[in-house]
Amino acid sequence: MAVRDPAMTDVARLAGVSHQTVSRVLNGHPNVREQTRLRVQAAIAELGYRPNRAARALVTGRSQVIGVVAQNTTLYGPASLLAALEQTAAESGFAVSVGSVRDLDHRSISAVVERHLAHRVAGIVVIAPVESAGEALERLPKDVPLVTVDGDPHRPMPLVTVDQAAGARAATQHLLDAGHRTVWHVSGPSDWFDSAGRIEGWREALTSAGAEIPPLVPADWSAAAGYRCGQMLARMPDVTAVFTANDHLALGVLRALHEHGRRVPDDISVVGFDDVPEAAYFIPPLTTVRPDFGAVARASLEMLLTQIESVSGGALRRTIAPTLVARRSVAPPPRR
Amino acid sequence: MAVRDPAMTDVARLAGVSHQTVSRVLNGHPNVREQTRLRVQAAIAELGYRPNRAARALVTGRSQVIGVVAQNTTLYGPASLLAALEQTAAESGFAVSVGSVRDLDHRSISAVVERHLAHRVAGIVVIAPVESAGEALERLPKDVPLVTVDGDPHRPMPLVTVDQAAGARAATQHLLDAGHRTVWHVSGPSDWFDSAGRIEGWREALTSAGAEIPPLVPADWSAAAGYRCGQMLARMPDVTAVFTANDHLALGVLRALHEHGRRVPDDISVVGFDDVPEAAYFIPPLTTVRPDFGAVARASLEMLLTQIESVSGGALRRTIAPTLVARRSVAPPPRR
DNA sequence: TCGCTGCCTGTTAGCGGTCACACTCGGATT
DNA sequence: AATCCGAGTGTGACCGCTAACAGGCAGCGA
Repeated sequence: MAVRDPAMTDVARLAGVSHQTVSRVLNGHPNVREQTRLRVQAAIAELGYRPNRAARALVTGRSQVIGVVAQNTTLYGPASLLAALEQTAAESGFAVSVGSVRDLDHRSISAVVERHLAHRVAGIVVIAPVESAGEALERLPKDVPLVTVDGDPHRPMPLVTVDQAAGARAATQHLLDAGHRTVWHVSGPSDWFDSAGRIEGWREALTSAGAEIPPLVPADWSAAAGYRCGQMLARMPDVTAVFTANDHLALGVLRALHEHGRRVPDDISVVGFDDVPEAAYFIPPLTTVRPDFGAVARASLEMLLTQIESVSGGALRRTIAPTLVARRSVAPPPRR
Repeated sequence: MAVRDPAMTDVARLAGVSHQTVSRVLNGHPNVREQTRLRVQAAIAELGYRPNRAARALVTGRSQVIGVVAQNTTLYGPASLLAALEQTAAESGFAVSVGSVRDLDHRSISAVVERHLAHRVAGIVVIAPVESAGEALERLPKDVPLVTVDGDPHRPMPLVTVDQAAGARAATQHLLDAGHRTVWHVSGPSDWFDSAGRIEGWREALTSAGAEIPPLVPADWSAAAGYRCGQMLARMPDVTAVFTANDHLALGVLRALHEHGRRVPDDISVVGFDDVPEAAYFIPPLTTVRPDFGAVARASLEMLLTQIESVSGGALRRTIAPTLVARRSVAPPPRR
């Protein structure tokens, strides 16, 4: 308890070298004699020496930590992204510090960013899927490496994003291909870029197929909202295909349809988005669109690291294409 | 870019005081004249000064960071816990650094713990729900504040845990109260303490009710496993009540029963565990047991902070009682 | 008048690393 | 033989902060 952990000088003394040589060994500096290196390593092992990252951070001005700003890390998407980010960062020797935020407004975001900056993080990843985050981000200090994920496509910031429109197009097209006249869309909250992108893709697919564009059914991300919308859709006999902005919405829709005696996929086909692990066990198994969170995490980190290493340069934008996962919730429309 | 951020001495110079006085103001030291305090605060604001946590960590030997060791932060339970932990920590001025680990074996755990120790974290929270983590934990350095969550109840370590047995008892009793002769149990993986606790509670409830104890149906946490077990249960005409170790398993069971034409709750009642947000929108809405992740997080942090502040003392164990959430998946058994 | 006590403030010495530089020394070059 | 070179190592000065101690200066009792 009372004994402080060993420092570099302790290792140096034991190995009979200077602290600087220990530092060189630790950092893989080339000009160290093999024999010396071994002596130092032995001393390190013997003392159980562990370099103090705080000291290192102090002198270099940057710690080997990446700060993340996220909103609701309980949702499947953000949670997966966070996990992937942590995994990827660890592989490059970085730790990840999360800062959750209740609302993505200017005050909350900059408070968390401030906290990260106080720790002298090497870079910051902001998962900023809504409108209100945008303005906050522009006022942030410009001299810290920063990448936004799922942020505003129209803002000139380094951005990694899932190609929402492409996913939505694929989902819609899949339904059209099955023979449906048109496809209804239950969308996510209007201030999310994800929602906007999916709406856009859905419209595009319908337009280019020359299909009629039904009115949008707005919702949030919850199963509850899906249920409410589903109750409405169930009453409309001409609805044969529904694309929901995520799987939870689809779950709510499925139950509403079930309660109204409308069979899926015989009477109505449903496609979701996200491919949550349980989607394959919905009733019926849900056809959905799977974003590649691992790829998003890798791209984000890559962009961040290039910013960290060189002052400028690197791509400003990376888009990750999602894939359609076909299951049993889609079938041709019923014959009249 | 080239200008380094302002340090304490810069603030001191601008305010016409010594850096030590700035430090006193920052740390709320009492003996500072009001007028001086204001001058310093003005200087801080003017320069946009931000204290360097790394420097502070270096001199105090501890950073205001709490390290978390977790396994699969994509699952609903761990994700919720992590989010709650982060929230609670932030309120006490601590940042949270996550270290995910693929397997909870000795090597993986101590690697992550080492990483945290290198950062001189103030304390560590280990979410260690499986057997294999136990031995790893005992070999860890004893001088760092550490709390385990959902860990081994039989090991003498500071532990916060959900009262799995109580939850399982409540679920089972609820089914018995509805009139069922006995209750079947689809359990989680056998090396998880959560599983063990739930099995125990289930057995207790049956025993004290004098009910027959059916064979255990072992599974993992996935909907897929639930589906497989459900297919089996669906073929057994005398099964009228099933308690699954989590909601995802229940989802799989529900689908299997549905496919076999067995109605829930008319033919078979089902109860889950976790109360995932979508549980209310399963077909039918799922009766389940809700653990209070917020309470777990608060208890963990409280225990950790007492360890951090005083060398010894504080409770070694805190148990959080879950609550039963009744929905529509439970009904009396069908008449013969 | 002289201490003695609190308040308020400044001075100095680290914390444990990295960086820039200086030094030694054997071998190759001139 | 004198010079240069580069590989290997050591020295000292910081990085930005806190802790410990050392004053200065008012008020107060002796």
